[in-house]
Amino acid sequence: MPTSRRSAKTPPRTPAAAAGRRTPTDAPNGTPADPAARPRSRSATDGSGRPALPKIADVAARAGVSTATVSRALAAPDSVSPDKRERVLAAVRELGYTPNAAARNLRAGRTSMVLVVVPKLANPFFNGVVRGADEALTAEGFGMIIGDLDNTADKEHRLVDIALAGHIDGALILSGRVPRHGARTMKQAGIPMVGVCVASDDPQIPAVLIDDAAAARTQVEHLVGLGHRRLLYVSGPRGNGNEIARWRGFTEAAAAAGLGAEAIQRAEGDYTFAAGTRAADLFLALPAERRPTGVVAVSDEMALAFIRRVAEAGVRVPGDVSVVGFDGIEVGDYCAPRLTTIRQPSRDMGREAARLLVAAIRGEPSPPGARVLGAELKVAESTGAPPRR
Amino acid sequence: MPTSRRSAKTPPRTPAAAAGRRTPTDAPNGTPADPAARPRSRSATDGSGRPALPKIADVAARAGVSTATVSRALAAPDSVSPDKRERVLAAVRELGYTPNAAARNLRAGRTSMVLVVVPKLANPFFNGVVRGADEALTAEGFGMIIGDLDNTADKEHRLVDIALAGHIDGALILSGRVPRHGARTMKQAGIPMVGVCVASDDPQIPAVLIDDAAAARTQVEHLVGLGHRRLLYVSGPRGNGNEIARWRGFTEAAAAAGLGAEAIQRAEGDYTFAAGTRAADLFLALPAERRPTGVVAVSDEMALAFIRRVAEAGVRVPGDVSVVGFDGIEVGDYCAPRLTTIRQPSRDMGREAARLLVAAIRGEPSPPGARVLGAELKVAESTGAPPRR
DNA sequence: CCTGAATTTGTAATCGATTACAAAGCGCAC
DNA sequence: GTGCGCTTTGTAATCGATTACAAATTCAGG
Repeated sequence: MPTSRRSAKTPPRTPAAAAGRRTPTDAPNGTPADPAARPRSRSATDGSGRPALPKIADVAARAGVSTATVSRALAAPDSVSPDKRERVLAAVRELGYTPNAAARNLRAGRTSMVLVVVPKLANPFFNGVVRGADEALTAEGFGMIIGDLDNTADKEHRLVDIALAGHIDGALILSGRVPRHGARTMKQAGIPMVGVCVASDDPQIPAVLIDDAAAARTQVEHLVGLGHRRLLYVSGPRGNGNEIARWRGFTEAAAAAGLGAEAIQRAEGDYTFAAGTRAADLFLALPAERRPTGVVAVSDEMALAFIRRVAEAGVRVPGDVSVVGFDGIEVGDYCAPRLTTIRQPSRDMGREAARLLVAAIRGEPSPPGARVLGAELKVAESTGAPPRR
Repeated sequence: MPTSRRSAKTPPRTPAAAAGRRTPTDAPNGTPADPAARPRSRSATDGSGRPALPKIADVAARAGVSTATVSRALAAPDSVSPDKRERVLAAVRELGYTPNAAARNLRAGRTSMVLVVVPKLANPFFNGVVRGADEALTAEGFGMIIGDLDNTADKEHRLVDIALAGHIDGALILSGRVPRHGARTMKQAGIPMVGVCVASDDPQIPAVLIDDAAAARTQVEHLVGLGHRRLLYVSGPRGNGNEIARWRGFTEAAAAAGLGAEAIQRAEGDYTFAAGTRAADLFLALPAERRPTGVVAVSDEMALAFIRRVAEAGVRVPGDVSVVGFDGIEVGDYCAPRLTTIRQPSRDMGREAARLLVAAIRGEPSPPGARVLGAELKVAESTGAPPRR
């Protein structure tokens, strides 16, 4: 019934547009089908007298200047006389004006948004990176769109579309397996990218990394130093960039310690809890005398699940078997035993990568080559001397 | 004055467009300093002859139709003859065309983006919600901007700005403490919102919840059922909506079980590991005979940290004290003892909330009132009978 | 063969900002 | 007083899509 006054003044919008911004509950007519068709949600006075979202022209009118002056007063205050600048800012404040993002993006060709591609957001390690990135991006005036691949390939398309549609100014790629096709396409489109924890095959793409091989060597050296001579390596997915480097580091250090092929076992994993459990089952299936006494896992989640599973079977950690994790997630300190692990500076990595990306977006040439941050061994309770027998 | 005759008959292209798709910036530059001055990152031939990002006019030209037809062929295929539709789609494919988001948003007033406000992304529970939301949003053709409040108040401003700038069509609020000011402002701007795990004080904002009070009662009943008569409640932050309901449920159930005030203790917490540790210290400071034998924590992280801390002090779980958590995060199954907890259907909640939001964005009237999903007690190993003595 | 409705297509207006360009204002030196 | 250069301001073009409107086409019925 209240629909009568809507045509009073408004230009020939569609009915739905004129109805615009009412509470969804007061659907006027009985027809259940008045679907979608809400062309523009903004700028309708909606009968209540409440002003619509102000636009730059409104501000200009109120301040008694041109739209150009308003725009300048906001973007480059120094180029406007103090007098008008004040008037503009006052008008902005009074009206609660925020420049429309779409219009700005369209004209200026920038969005001040960054896409962060995460293989698995649920992983606390990536979480740390994201937080670091968020911190830096926020400080630089950028927003963040998160794309959680969640190990699903088809999400990639969507993310690339987001990029190609000009939603974003740049992308942060946290994936160990860089979306090949996607990265290619995005690069062709000239979208700046920075990798985190991932040495891209493309040297053009800067990256923030730790030295995976060195970290894996450290894991081995720690165990060997405690006296362990038979090791189990719980891997990441085959082909994964980090995995490759870590496996290399592992084998190098094992060889350097004089461990032969017979002293080394490998369980295939993929960083998840489930993989850790599987590795433990593999371990438990071995006859006791052939069991490794030291376990190198390339993620904390696998290490925790491994520990949990063997403990259930009566194997003590670190009494019977020592386990080193990788990442340094917070919860590792709240399980028993506390997890010995490689602590990656996830937050720093995210922050640093975001800064590099912003620099690239601004066109500042960045010094080539990857930034390598330090990772350290954090010794806790899940490792100790091997059983004597 | 020069504008007068351009609408005569010939295609009124701009000079640049007529010149065969050159970049606006390809002035005769001999200067080596070209890096800065990159007004628009898109559409540069970069000397290699590689074509710039195609626009709708390019597609139209290639398909031999008008831009309107291209737009329609993509948005409403049935309104275009099969013949032209095919030609258009082929051209789109060949050129790798993706409609520019800014232009579309500006004109159509929609962005197909949703803001998800998370109090703390690092919390695996919120992670589950986000994943569920992502799932549903992706399916509906929406993208997701995540705003991690990270318990910092000033982030809120930025998020509201993002909303007001028209970056998004709607918002999902996962905060227990809805940003008051922000929510108000966004509501005034007519931005659809849906709450998750949060009963908004505003009945207009639909929400997806569990019954917090009932869940807390279940926690108590479980412990009481095992024979516990002295309980410790490890709380959320004061004033938090969930906290209020859970505390109510806790006290109700305790009263119903005939536990007097002297049988109940309360430790102030905030859902974090650190709070769990603090609660444990408080517990340990009590003389043994006054110690509660059952602990109700309102987050798994607090429960895990509590267990860890008291275990260090030689208190056995569940031998000496039983602990029930809240949330059902994955890692609870990989710590020793496995955590007994309230499993919230986080993923379902996210999915459901996203669907509600999309419906609201599309203007479909949603049945009023909150959706209450079921939470269940998951009995594991951290609870058992109280010590006999 | 003609008329009117239904369908398909094209032309051009439009969204709301930024910014190129030109005009106006101002100060200073000749 | 005039002319030059610098700063401030306004006018209008522009970004790239969607879509209102009108024109063109098709088709059915009389």
